[in-house]
Amino acid sequence: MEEQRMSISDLQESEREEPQEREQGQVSEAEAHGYDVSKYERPSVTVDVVMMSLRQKDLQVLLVKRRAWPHEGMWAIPGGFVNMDESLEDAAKRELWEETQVENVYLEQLYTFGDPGRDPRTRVITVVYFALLDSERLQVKAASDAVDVDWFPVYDLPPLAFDHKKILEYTLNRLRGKLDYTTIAFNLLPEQFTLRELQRVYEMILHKRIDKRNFRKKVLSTGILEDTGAKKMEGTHRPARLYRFNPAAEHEL
Amino acid sequence: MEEQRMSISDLQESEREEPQEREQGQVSEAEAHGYDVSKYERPSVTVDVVMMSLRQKDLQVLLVKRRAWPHEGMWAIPGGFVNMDESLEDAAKRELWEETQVENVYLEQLYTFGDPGRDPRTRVITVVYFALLDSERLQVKAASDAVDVDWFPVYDLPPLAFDHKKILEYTLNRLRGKLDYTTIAFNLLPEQFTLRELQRVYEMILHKRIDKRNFRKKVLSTGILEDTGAKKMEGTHRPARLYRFNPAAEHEL
DNA sequence: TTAATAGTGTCTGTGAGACACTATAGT
DNA sequence: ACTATAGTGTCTCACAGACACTATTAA
Repeated sequence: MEEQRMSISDLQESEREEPQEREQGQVSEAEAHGYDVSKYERPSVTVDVVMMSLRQKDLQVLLVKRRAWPHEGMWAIPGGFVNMDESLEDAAKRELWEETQVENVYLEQLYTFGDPGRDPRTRVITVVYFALLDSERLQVKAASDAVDVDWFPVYDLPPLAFDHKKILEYTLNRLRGKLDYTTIAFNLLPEQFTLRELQRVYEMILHKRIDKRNFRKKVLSTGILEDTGAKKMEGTHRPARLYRFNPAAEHEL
Repeated sequence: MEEQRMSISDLQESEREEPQEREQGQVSEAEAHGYDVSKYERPSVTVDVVMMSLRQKDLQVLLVKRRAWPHEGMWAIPGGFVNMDESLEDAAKRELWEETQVENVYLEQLYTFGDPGRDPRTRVITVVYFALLDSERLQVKAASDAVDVDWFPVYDLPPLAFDHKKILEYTLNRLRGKLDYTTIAFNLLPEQFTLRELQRVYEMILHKRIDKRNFRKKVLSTGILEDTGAKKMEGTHRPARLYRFNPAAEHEL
C-alpha cells in the first residue's frame, strides 16, 4: 500500500488538484518534511502489486527501494496512483509492466488498505493485487533492472516500509489457501515442467516437505496434467517426464 | 458499490472540492441529467455494506431504494462516502449503524470495485464489506424503517441497481467458501440456538439439504458447541437442547 | 560401477455420506 | 393415541498420509 518509488516531484507531477483547506490530524510530521498535505484533501487511491516468481529455485518477491521520505531507503512493494480512466486491474497491469515488462500473467485482487495515518503524508487508500509470473518469461529481462529494484526470497526478506511485511504474509496465506482447490500454482511454472518441479512449487509455498509418491498420485489422479512425451535431461541421472497443464480438464485440484 | 441513497443535493453537500477541468469520457449522460461531473476529477471512494440476517426463517439482505438518477427507484446495496478521518472499516460500521442501529457484528471486507464507467456520474471506487447480523438483536428495530429500506430473501431479489446482483452472488460464494472451515455461521444466530437452527443456517447458505445425523455428528465432534442445559420448547413435540458457541475451542469447523 | 534423480504400490486410519428408527413433548 | 420434531448408530467408500525399493541416465 502507499505509493512507492515516488519522490516528492513524482507526486506533484501526478497531482492535479488545487490546494484546499487543511485537513486536521497527522499533518505535523508531514509538514516537518516539507510535504504539502493540503493538496491531498481527498484520499489518494493507489494500487500496489505483490509480484512473485520462481527464481534460482526460490520463491521470490519483487521489491523497490524507496527514494524518499517516509521510509527512505527501505524496500517496499511496488505501486502507484490509479489513473482516472483506467480500471484498478489495468493499473495493476501497468505497474506489472513497468517493473517486469511482462504481460498476461496471473493477477488477483487481494485486499484494500485504507487506514488514515498509515502513510504520514496524506490519506492513501491502496488496493493490493498479487501476481504470479513464470520464471521462464521473466528471465529474459533478468538483471537489467536498476539498482533500486530487486527480487528477494519470500522467507528471507529485508526490513520493509510501511506495513508491507504484513501484506506479504497475507499474500502467502492467500496463496496457501488456494493451493489445494485451484490450479494457481501452475502460474509459477513454464508451459512444460516435471512433476518434481511442480512439487517444489507446492513445497515452497506451503513451506514444508511433501511426500513424493502421495503428491504424484494425487496430482496425476486429477487428470489436469498432460504428458508431453518429451523428457527433461539434466545431470547424470534418469531424465524426467515433462508435463503440461491441461486447461480442458477444468477440475479443481 | 457506488453511493446509494444520495440525491444530487446529498452529493453536493458532501463535496468539498472546487470545480476543476473536465474529465474526458462518460460525461455526456451525466451532464444531460444536470450532474456536474467536473467536480469529481479524482475518484470518489465509497464503502458499500452487504448486510445479511436471518428473518422469518429466511436468509435476507438489506437493500435501499434509490431516490435519484441513475437507477432511480431500483434497489441497491447501502453505502456512502468514506470520510477523510475514518478507516474503511469504520465507514462500514457507520453505514451499518445508520441502517440498522446495530453494533459489534461480524464485518469483513469483500472486494473493491473500481471500473471507470460503472457509475455514470463519475469515477467511483467502492470497497464492499459484508456483515452478518443475528436476528435477535435486529428484531428490536424491525419495521421502524422508512419505506425505502427493506429486507429481501437472498434467493428472491428484486432487480438491483448497478452490478449489485453480481456483488450479492460474490458475497454468497464467499460465505459458502468460509462455511466449512470457519465459525462464520454462528454470527447469524443468537447466543443460544438448537442444532436444528444451526443446520438451517447451513442449508440456507449452501442452498441445499443436509443430512441431519451427519451434520450433528460433525458439528458436535468438533467440540465448538457447549450444551447450555436449557431446552427450547415450542409446539407440540419434543423440546430441543439449546447450545451456545464455545469460543474457547478455537478449532476450525 | 557409481552417482544422482525418476518413478512406482500398499496399507491403515479418518472422514463423508447414505440410510431408519426411537424418544418426548403438547394436545 | 396422535402429531410433530428431537435425537441416535452403522456401514461403505474415498482419500490422506506413512513408508522403501527399482529404473535410467551420464560420467
